[in-house]
Amino acid sequence: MASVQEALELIRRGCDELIVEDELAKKLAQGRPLRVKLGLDPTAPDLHLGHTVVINKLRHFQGLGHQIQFLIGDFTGMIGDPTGKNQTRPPLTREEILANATTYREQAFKILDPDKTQILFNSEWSDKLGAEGMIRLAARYTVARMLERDDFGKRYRANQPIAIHEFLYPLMQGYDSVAMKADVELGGTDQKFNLLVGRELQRDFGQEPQVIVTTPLLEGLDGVNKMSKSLGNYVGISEPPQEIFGKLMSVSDALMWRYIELLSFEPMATVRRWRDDVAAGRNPREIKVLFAKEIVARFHGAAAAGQAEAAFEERFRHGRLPDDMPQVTLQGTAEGLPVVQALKQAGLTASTTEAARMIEQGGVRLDGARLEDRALRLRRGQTVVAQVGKRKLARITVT
RNA sequence: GGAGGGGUGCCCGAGCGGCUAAAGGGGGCAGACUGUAAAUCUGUUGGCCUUCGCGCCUACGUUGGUUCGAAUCCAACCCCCUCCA
Repeated sequence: MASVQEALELIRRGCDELIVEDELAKKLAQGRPLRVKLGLDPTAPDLHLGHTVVINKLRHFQGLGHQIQFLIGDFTGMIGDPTGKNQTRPPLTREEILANATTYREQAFKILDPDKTQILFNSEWSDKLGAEGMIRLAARYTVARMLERDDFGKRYRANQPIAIHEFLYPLMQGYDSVAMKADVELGGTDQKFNLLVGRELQRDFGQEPQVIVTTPLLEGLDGVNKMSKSLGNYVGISEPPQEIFGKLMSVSDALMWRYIELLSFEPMATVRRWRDDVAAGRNPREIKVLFAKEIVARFHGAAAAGQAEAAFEERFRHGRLPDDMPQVTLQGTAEGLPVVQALKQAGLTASTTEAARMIEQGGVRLDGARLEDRALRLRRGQTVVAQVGKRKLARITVT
């Protein structure tokens, strides 16, 4: 096992807050495996790189020899963490939650060692609590303390509604820590309040309070908003290798370093050397390639990473068309099929109007040649490689 | 429960009887330049079509109405905000 100093250094990497560092040092010094909790509510079917930041941190602990506990919030997922806005989130059924949980587990095991990971479901103890237990639990916390949570406080002061059940969420999450006797709990910065409630409740139940490690919310590909599926600025970890590779290559230089800090498993010493190299004139693109390959390899294997890079080079460096692209067969009439129709039906544009617009702007190529005539018709029996913009491609056959 | 203000395109926001598929900005997309980077410049940003047109359809919270003509006027309803109780 690593020394306390070494362990602390690794844990601090890309970490937002460590509450309380001294307590963690003390726990580490005991030399026993710590019980490290990470809870996720399986509210969406897929994880993206943003979710993996905190899972990576869990992996750090696993690598240090601690007992990691991956908690699936099948109970809390049904309440729904009010996080931030008072947008109504459609409540999920237990079936949906469990289905999502299965994919979460699969995806998390691309990062974590399954043999050393304990998977838990919080319905196990939450269901048993019952109404009485819930009320007793609620008695341990006050409204004033709840209003310390930033978004609750803001909404309260702004006379915006706060539903009672929203207060229950942090309590239930905190109770998880009690039930699990967690030594450490990880979470995104937005989870800070909930994690602190866990400390309070543990103290209340006579346990040593957990240490809290929060990780930053990863910025999305736009570099501004946090990564989220609804904003479309995400990299899903079950996306095809080439897609992941391409998306990571399109990340800006500034953002690249951020991604490397939070997502790469390369030691910080290596990262520092890279920075020096770039400062000395090395093209940042080269670093980006290394990083993109690392990430693709993590989720799809080294072979897929190599192929993704090769395909990318061919495609964008040498401007050649890729070997594999979606094949589409479309119905034409005796007069043929208008290109705008073909582009729309092939899914390359959202509408025929957009297709026409793209053609007028010079964004459409057929077999590599820019298409000027938006009234063009494809003949029956014709096969063309259609390209819209830089990325969208399809081989279209008209029958 | 009472008084007032407001709901416009992906978002913000102008318009307040015809010249409005709706100013302006943001964001997005495409093109040039690149390293699918940044910055910059240009264009574009509801949909339909064997007719690409001074064409047709849909659209300014919802439903009706007034008018030759409504995002703009009227009525009812829904939702949001502010103040009072």
